[in-house]
Amino acid sequence: MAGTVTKEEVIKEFRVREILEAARSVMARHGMQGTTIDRVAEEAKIAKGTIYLYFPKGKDDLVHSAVLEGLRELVAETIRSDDPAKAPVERIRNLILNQYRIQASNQDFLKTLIIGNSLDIELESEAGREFMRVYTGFLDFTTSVLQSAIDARAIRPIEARFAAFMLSEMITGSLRRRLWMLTSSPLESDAEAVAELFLRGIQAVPCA
Amino acid sequence: MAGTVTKEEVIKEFRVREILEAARSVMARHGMQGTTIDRVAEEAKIAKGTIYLYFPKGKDDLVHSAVLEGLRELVAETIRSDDPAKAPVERIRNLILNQYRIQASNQDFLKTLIIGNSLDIELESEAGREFMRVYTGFLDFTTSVLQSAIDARAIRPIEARFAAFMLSEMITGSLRRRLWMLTSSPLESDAEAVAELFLRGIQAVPCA
DNA sequence: GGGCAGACTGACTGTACGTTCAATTGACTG
DNA sequence: CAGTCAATTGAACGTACAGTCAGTCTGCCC
Repeated sequence: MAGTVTKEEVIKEFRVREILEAARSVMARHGMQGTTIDRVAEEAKIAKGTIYLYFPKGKDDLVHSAVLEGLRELVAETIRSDDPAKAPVERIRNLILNQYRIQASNQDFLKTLIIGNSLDIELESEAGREFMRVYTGFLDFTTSVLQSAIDARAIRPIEARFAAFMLSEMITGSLRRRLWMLTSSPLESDAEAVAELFLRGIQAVPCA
Repeated sequence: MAGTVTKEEVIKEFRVREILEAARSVMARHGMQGTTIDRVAEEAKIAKGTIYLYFPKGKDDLVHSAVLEGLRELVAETIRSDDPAKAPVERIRNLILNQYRIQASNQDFLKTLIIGNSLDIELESEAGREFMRVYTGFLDFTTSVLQSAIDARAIRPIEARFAAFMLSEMITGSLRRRLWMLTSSPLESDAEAVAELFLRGIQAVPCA
């Protein structure tokens, strides 16, 4: 019977998927903090105890599994939509556009992950608005620096605020890379690399 | 007496700073999830009840205040280190390098914010490693696409893995911008803008 | 010294939530 | 139909924490 699947295994597999699905749904609706076993059980229309039959390791394992399964699906989808036959630059452009398409269709699931607010802040609260004020204050500054470079025709006429945001993301992103220990290069070379990538991205075309 | 500061106000101000400082310290050490009033009180060497004298609105207000104060300081530092007299592109480059300098010296505080794991995952755990495996699998794919473009001399010989990471951050970043409702532009134009910024950043220099 | 005011304390309370397990259900078997 | 057993249930338990408040300490004034 090696290699075959028993009826029990199929049912078990089904229940597991059902629970993971419910977990992601709750995550999208209530955020990570608000994701409780009770809510997941309610969403899946099963009793609390049943969840422990399929996830005996408990809540953390359940949540992690739910997120991992979602991520794996996104990665698989990205790889699936690649066409290696295309011209190199075109292939990269497609990779980017496909990412947007895929992520847009998984928005509910990704929302909590991307925003990832370990502070448990509602955007539409006084605290949320205060954070936004501080952050947009910072963006305002970067935007104005970029805008004056545009006015001086030192860089091409991009949308300054968009570029400011991207720059901010590139910097925090590269710091995140360090904190995740995905790089061992010195901080300075990261800084240089980001500066070069960004400046080339926005620079005036050197010749027509 | 308008405009003067009483002794009580000075003491109060001092206690508030002390508590916020302690809160940030605990945050850096235990993560957001692990930041409890008890721990903050212990760190500040005062009793639990005292915290409620200075933060009667409770824990959330305390944590938000601690983070906000840290952020405000970072923004102020960034603006302070700007030199508007510099040439435009040089000014932008300095802005970037200064960001790294500032953020590096506030690493402890920023760690929890940047990593911002609402999932409560230790990097050095089985769950953490599993996440990293999935994510690096994704990076591997993007890296290979970029590398073959480099091999074909379609783009300049950047470090492919670094660029892959940056691209991933730019995409999630621009999605974050949407989720924070900091833009109202359609998804497609965001995708195009990121593609253009990135591709220009990595493209072979059109002429020497 | 005696009494007052206000800062400070930490044991206690209430609650939310993860986890357990005795009881129940229901499908299958002989 | 009685018996068996695995799947399921949800009340109950334990714990971690946010928040409270009666009591203590300290400095100040009369």
